[in-house]
Amino acid sequence: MSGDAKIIEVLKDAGLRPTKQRICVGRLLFTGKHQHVSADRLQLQIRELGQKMALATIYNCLHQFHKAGLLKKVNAVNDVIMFDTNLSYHHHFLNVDTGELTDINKEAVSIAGLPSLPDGFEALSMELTIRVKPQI
Amino acid sequence: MSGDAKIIEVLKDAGLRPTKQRICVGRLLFTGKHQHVSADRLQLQIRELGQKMALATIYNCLHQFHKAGLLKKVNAVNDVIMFDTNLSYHHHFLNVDTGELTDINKEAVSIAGLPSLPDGFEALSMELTIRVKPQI
DNA sequence: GGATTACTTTAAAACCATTCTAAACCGATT
DNA sequence: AATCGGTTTAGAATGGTTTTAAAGTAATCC
Repeated sequence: MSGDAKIIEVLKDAGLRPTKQRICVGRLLFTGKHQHVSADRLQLQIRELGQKMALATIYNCLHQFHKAGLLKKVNAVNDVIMFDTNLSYHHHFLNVDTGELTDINKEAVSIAGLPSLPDGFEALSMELTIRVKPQI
Repeated sequence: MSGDAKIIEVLKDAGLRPTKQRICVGRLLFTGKHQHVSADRLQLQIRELGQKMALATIYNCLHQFHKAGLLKKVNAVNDVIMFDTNLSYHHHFLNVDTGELTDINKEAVSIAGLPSLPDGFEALSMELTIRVKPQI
């Protein structure tokens, strides 16, 4: 109940009513430390806090946050929709065993010589995924 | 029924029995022209040929071909598993409206300065996806 | 403040791509 | 022809996500 004022502000600015549920999710997401979340995982975190929330609500929330530009949608991984609190342009390692994503430091990779787009198309975003797995 | 000999050869070499179904799918896939297919789309193509095949069979086929190294699995798009007949390292445009993938000429992009992997991990593959949409 | 209105949450059902199951079906080999 | 292993298949099951319709909550207006 402490730093909620900031989250309420963010929600209002995004044109979203600061409901109990959206504040709860916001509190979990906007901690300052970037993370990659699925609806499922988020529900677990909420349960661990002793609260409960319908999965549908969590999906609603995530989609609304995304639409409001508070979250980025990442390529689905293992049939699961993932959202990223890191809004800036960056790339990912994908652990194929667990589906876990890890940010790649933007400076660590440089992509040069962008190809010309198909006629009549515009680019929305671009993402490099490096699939990795634990060494045996 | 003409160039089936070649496909039968490919299947045998991959350790797969050249069944009617696998030959049929092979004929559609290994035309020389690279393509991106989903099970669903493949079933449509088969129907257009006046034949029919259980979806489960098509999935089996695609997974077996993948395991045998005849197909590449591409990042799922719109919750649909996509396979790519282009086995070489390359990147994709993704039409977010339709889910359609288009190969990016390998020479058109250069990725430099690969980031160091997390400790204890090895890289399997890497793919750049450029999300595009038709201009209004 | 109380009533009204619009938006939200929810449980449960529906959805849909994919996988599983278990029975029927080859196809090669004796 | 009989057999044996892999294969196909329809239909059921699965699992993540979305929809539905009813109950709940927040904002607005008087």
